[in-house]
Amino acid sequence: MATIYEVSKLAGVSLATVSRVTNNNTRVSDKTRKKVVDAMAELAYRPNSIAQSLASNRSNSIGVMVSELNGPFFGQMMAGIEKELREAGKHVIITTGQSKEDKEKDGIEFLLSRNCDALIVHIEALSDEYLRGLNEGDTPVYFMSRTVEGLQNNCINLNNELGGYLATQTLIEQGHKQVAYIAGPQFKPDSKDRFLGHKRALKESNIAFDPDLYFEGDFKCAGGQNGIKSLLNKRKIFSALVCANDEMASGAMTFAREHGIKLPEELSIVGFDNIIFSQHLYPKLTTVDYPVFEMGQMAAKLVLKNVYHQNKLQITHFFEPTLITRDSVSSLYK
Amino acid sequence: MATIYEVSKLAGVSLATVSRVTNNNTRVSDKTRKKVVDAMAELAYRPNSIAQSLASNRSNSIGVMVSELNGPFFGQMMAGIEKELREAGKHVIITTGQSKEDKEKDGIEFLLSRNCDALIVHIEALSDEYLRGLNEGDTPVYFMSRTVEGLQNNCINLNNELGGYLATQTLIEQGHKQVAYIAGPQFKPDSKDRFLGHKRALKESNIAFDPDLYFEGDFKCAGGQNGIKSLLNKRKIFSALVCANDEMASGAMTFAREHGIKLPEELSIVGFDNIIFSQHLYPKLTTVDYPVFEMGQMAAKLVLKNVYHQNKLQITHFFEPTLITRDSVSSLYK
DNA sequence: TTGTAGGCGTTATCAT
DNA sequence: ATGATAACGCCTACAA
Repeated sequence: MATIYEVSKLAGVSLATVSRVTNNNTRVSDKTRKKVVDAMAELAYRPNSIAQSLASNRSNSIGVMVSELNGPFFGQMMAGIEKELREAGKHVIITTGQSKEDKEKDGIEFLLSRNCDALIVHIEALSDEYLRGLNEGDTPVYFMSRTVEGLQNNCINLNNELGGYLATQTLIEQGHKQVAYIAGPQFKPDSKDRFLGHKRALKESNIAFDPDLYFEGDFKCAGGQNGIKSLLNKRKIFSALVCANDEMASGAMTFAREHGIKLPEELSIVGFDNIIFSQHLYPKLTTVDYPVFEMGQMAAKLVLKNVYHQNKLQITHFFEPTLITRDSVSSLYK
Repeated sequence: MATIYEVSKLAGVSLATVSRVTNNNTRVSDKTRKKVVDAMAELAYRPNSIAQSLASNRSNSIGVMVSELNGPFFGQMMAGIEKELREAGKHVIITTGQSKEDKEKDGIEFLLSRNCDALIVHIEALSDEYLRGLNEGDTPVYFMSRTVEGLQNNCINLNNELGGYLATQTLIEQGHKQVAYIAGPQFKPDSKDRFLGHKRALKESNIAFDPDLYFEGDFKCAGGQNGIKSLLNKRKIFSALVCANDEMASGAMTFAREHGIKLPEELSIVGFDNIIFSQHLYPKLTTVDYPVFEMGQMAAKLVLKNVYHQNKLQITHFFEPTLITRDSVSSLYK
C-alpha cells in the first residue's frame, strides 16, 4: 500500500501538501492539487485511517451497544444508526450488553478501548448514577430509549406513557371495560411508563384498575403465555388485553387460540412496538408504533452534531408513538 | 489518559518493559512486572489501541457486511459472528450492502478503508470474479452463505439443495402429490439449489414437475402473496406448498386465509430458514432450519484461525439443514 | 531480564 | 501556497 510519502515524492511536493489535499482544509493551488491527485491515482493511494486517527486524535468510529443483535426491535435501531453514520463516513463498532449489568459494563469498556469518538448505547441494567459517572470520561455517551436524569440532552427516548395510554384507550373506545394488562418488567422505566399510561386511560373513563387483571411479564413470548394463563385462572371476565410489547402479545395469542378462545371476537388484543412480524400474526396485531428506526437515526444525528460539529442538524429528544390499527381488536358496539 | 511513557516513568522502567507486560509476550521478572502493573493501576492506564494498531499493523477489528441489519436472518448471523469475535477481543465493524452491486462495492471499500484485519461478508450482487479479485488484495475476505469458486476455503455455506429436498420430501411423506413451489430469485445460487432439491424429491417419488405449480418470488412477504395468488389463478389443484423462505410462507399463509383456505387442512405449507417468528405464525410453521447463528460463529472462527493463528480451531465449511416439524402440514393419510 | 532507538503513516505547527 | 519537522502512542529488533 502506497504511503503519503511516496505520493509526495511522485508529485514532487511535501508531505504536508499531500495531507492538505486529502483533507482539503487549507488552500492548495489548482496546479499542485492536480499533481497530487494524479500521483494518488497512479499509486492507488488510500490514506491509512489508523495513522490518521493517531495523529488527529479522531477515530471516526463510534461504538454502539445494544442488548442483542437478533430481535426485530434492535435490528431496526441498529439500521437507523448505521444508515445515518455510514452516510457521514463514520464507522460503527458494535457490541452487545445482554441487559446484564456486568456484560453492559464490559461492553462499554470494550468499546472505549477502541478509542471511539462517541458511544450510542441501549442500557437496561446499569444505573443512572453509573451512567452519569461514565459520561464524565472523555468519550461522550448517548442513550437510546432511556432518559438519564441530568443527561437529558444525551438521550433519545419515546413517550412510553402516551403509548400505554393509546393502547388501552383504543380498546375502551370500542366499548371494552374489562381490560387486562400484561406488563413488562417493572424495574425498567419504559415498562413502568407504559403501565402508567394504561392506568391513565382507565381512570379517564372511570374504570377502576383491577389488580386481578394485571400480570408482570418479561417482554418475551413466554411472558405473554404465562400472563394470559394466570389471568384466565383468576376466572375474572375480561374482553380485552393489552400487552406491553408485541412479543408477549404473540405469546398470549398463541396460548389463547390453543385454549379455544376466538380472536378477536372473544378477546381483543393490543401490542406495543410494531415490530415487523406483528403484521404477520393472525389476526394482524393492532399495536403502538415505536419509531425506533427514526430514533436510531436521531441518535446518530445527535452524535454528528455534538461530536463532529454538524451544527445545522435538528434534534428531537422525545418521540411520540402512534396507534396502528389492524385486526386484533373487535368492537363491542357492532 | 495516561500513556505508556508515564507508566514507565512511575514504575521506573523503560517503555519496552511496559509494552512487554501489556502484551506479556516476553519474559519479565515478577518483581518488575508487579511494579509495572501497580503503576498501570495507579494511573488507570489503558493502552491506546490506535497506536497499537499503527505500530503492529494489526487493527484487531474485522469488518462485517450483511445485506441489512434488520430482518431476523441477518440478526442471527451478526449475533453469531459478534459473540465469537467479542470473546476473542476483536472488534466488529459493521455495514450493509443492501444486495445491490454498487452498495456492496462501497461497503467493502468502506470497511477496507478502516484497515480491518479481515472481512466477513454476505454478498448477493457481486460476481464470483469480482470476489476473487477482491481476495487478491492484502485483506483476506470470508464469505457467508456463499461458495465462491476457487475460494471454497474462505466460505461458510449451507447445503441448500438438501434443505429444498427435505421440505418437499416431508410433504410427500404425508401423502401430498400436488406440491406447489414458490422459489426465491433464481439468480441467487441458494434459491437455485433449494429448487433443485425440490425437484429431486419430486423425482424420487416419480412425481412430474409441473411448471404451473411454480412461481418465482422475491424472498419477501409480498412474493408469497403474489405467488399463491398466481398459483391459485391457474386453477390447478395442489394440496401443499413449499416456500423457499419463511417470509414468503408467511405472506402466502395470510393470503390463503384471507381467501377462505383452511390451514393446514386444505393447504399444507413448509417454509425455509426457521427464523424466529416462524413459530409465532398460525399455524406454527413447519420449516427447514438454517443454522445461521452457528454459521456466523464458524465464519468468525475461520478468521480467528487464519488471521490470528488460533490453529486448534476446527472448521466446518458446509452445514446441513434439518427439518423442523410443527403444525402447518397436515397428513393425507389420517 | 531490561533498555535504546527507530519506525508505523498521518496531522499540525511553525516557518518561509 | 508550500515545506520542515515535531508530535501521536506504541511495538520491536537490537544491544547491553
